[in-house]
Amino acid sequence: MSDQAAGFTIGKLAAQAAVHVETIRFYQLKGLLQAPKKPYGGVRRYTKSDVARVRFIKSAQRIGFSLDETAELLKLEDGTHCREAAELASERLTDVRNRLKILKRMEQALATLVNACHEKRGKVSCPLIEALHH
Amino acid sequence: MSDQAAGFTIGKLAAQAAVHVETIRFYQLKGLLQAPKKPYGGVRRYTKSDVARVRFIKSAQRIGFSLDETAELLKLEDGTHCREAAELASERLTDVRNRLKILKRMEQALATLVNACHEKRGKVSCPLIEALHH
DNA sequence: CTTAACTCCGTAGTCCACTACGGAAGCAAG
DNA sequence: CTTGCTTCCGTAGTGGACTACGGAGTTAAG
Repeated sequence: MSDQAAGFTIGKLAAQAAVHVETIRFYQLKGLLQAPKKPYGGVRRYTKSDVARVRFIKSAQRIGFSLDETAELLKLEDGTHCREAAELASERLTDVRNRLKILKRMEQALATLVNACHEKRGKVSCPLIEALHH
Repeated sequence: MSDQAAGFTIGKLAAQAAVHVETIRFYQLKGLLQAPKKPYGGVRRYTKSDVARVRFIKSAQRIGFSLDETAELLKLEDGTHCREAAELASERLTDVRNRLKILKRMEQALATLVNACHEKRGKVSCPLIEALHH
């Protein structure tokens, strides 16, 4: 009661991580987040590391990992033994590198097109639209 | 019957565009594609420009546009709205670049971990979450 | 102490981009 | 003409990731 201000309620946690309360509960349901135990007739309290975890999930999700894949990533965070961690990590690494490749291609394509659109002088039709027509 | 070979049936259209028949119908339902009118007691016929349109949709999707966004893009299909099209594309580009940033940090963190595991043994934990605190 | 806001928990609904299903009608090859 | 693939059309289901809802208990502010 003294050295550790009560912590976040689920609502505060959600706000800190910029998600909705339901999302937190959904992650708990899916096993991506541990629900702290509830004091008898009280309310659960969360910590800053829960905030970090939820933010991480959101980041992973934004870059295209499914929640299941994100769960795999989180296993690494939850202190595994070296051998299994290395295995898991290099699987994830391969995965990440594949995604990087795809994303880089998308970036290239988009950048080229946006550029062409700005460069175009007196051209009749839009290079972006042209390109999508192949 | 003379100057224009009958055109594609829905199945041929789908094959030409490398999608399933149901996808064509789904696009029609969503208003991304017009269904040609059906002759009395006959079957719809599609043209090469329908093929082009479906391919356009697929291309747009591959570089990160949702169907809704693609619908927007299709409104600019005549190529005379280059500025708008370029704007839509640069929104996608920004998005893709943000994802790249996160993914690169993740790659770093994972590579570091894999490396660390080859050197020592025992418990390792991955600073993955930390890595994303950018 | 009251009251508004928040928590808890479970079930149900939503959105996206399809995918599956089923029965009737059409068409093409042998 | 028959057989069998296609088309047509609508409704329903899928999977992933939420989002909404409702009723009861809890907590914080005035």
